[in-house]
Amino acid sequence: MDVSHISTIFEDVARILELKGDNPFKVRAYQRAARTIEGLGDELESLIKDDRLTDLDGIGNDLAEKIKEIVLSGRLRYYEELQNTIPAGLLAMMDIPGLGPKTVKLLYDQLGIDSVKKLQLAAKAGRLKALEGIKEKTEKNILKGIAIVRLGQERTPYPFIYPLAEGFLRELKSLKAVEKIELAGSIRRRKDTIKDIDILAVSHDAPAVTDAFTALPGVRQVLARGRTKSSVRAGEFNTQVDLRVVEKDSFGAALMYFTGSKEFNVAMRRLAIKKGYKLNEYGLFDKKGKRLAGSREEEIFSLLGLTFIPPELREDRGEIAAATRGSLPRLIKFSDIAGDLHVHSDYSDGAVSLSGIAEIALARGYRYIGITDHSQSLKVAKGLDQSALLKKRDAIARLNEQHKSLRILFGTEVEIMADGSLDYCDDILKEFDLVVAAVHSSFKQSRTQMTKRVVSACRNKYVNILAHPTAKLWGTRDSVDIDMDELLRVCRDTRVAMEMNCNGQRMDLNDAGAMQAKKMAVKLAINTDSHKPADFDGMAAGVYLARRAWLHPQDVINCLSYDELKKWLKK
DNA sequence: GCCGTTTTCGGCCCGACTGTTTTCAGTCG
Repeated sequence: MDVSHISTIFEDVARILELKGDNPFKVRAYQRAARTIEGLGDELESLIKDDRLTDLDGIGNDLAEKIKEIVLSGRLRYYEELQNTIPAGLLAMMDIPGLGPKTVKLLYDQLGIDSVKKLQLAAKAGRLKALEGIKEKTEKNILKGIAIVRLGQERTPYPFIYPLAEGFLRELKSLKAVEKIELAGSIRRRKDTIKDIDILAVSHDAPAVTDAFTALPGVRQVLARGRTKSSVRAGEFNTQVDLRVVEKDSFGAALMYFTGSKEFNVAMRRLAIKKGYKLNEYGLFDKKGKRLAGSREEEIFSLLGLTFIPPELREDRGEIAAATRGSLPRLIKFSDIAGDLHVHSDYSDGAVSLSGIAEIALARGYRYIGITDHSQSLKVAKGLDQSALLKKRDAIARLNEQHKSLRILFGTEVEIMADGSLDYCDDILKEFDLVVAAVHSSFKQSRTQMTKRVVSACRNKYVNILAHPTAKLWGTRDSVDIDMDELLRVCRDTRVAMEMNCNGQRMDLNDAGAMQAKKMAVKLAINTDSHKPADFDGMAAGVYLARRAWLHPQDVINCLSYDELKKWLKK
């Protein structure tokens, strides 16, 4: 069962109920259930079998029945009945920033507007001003909002957004009025993709900071300018950047609040209430309104009986319960990484020579590096034929003699052909220290075909790592259609590691995928897929992503010592 | 729709900003 099918239905139900002005808490119950289900993966089947759905937080008898109905029939009658009560276009209208259920309903009831297209025409014609509560400004904002949606409000991969955030941070830090400044929001949680950048500052002169912020180079549009909060759009992706200026005494509470996630905050506030406190962005308060903590996050966690929860984990995925028990995992750190197992040299489409790669690896403190050039059929990337392989193997042997503290692995990123065979025969494959297998063509195969194809490649006894398992390329190509559960079962049995490819365009597997792999006892490999020197820096984003997936160094093969890794690679 | 060391009914996270009002509703995070 595809859990996202269920959560999509629940999310839609929530939106329709919202539009109809139904009980907001009922709306939230559906939203919460959608999230809970999404995080389940293949556990769902056993929960249904054992009749334990209501054990889940936020799932009562009613929602349990609805989940079962979807699993059994693929449909939900209640959802279909709801859909018949409103025009489909209204849901799309709710995606426009600044437009919520109330306004959409007003537009529909009063003017019969039931699509984004009609809304745009009406706004351009100035017909919205006829409505109560809407004047010139709102009409303009709606048109702007439509343009933003049209532009594609897509999230941008973390590695592409981080430089803009860092630049803003640096500029603001240099201001005299700024006493303290930190990134917050999803960028502090190191999500794989980012929608907007949140910055939090302490200052005795908030207006000065706000003025400087809205005038920074790179700012394209000022969206809001308040006493404590201002927003702009900036950078090549037209990213929204929000700046908040807060008091020193509430910096920790504000940092926690603006770091989120939203779901984490809601759960934390619920916990605070349960303990007789009130938590907001100004601090943790007792019943009489006395502030008990606020300047540091650590104090708030501690007063609530929790160990410090790293930002990467703050998603309400069980981290609060774990912190209560003091059993948060020892997360992987950058210093645990002993090597990179997927990089390209100038033998194929990389820009760096073998010895250049060795130097980069040494400079980063790695113990080993896997040089995995493309295989022969990938002509566009100068894939290596047999004679080139021999040359490369000798060159690597010589390099290994020169370097004592670094082991260089003779590897390949071998093509998984459309029929599931590999681009080198077994006699060649057995000569490599490291075999990374990957799909780079025929992406449109059916789910059955694609699953069969990749599974068959992973069953080859020389394959060690499956590179970028979903083949998704940000902004270019969607994930391939593949039965991930089946694939993970095979990889567990054949001891093939799943890659967390941290190239900015890929981020594949992402944290959700890696969590699923870990649940199935499949090892991960965090690799940069480097083609040029700067790419090696991607490892940081990869480690953050692995932390978001709750990964321990033991889950990741490139945390192994060289001897352990050699043993692991030999099947 | 969910949930219960106040409760099986009556709560459910909380505050800032905008645009419209002239004290507030809607939206957002």
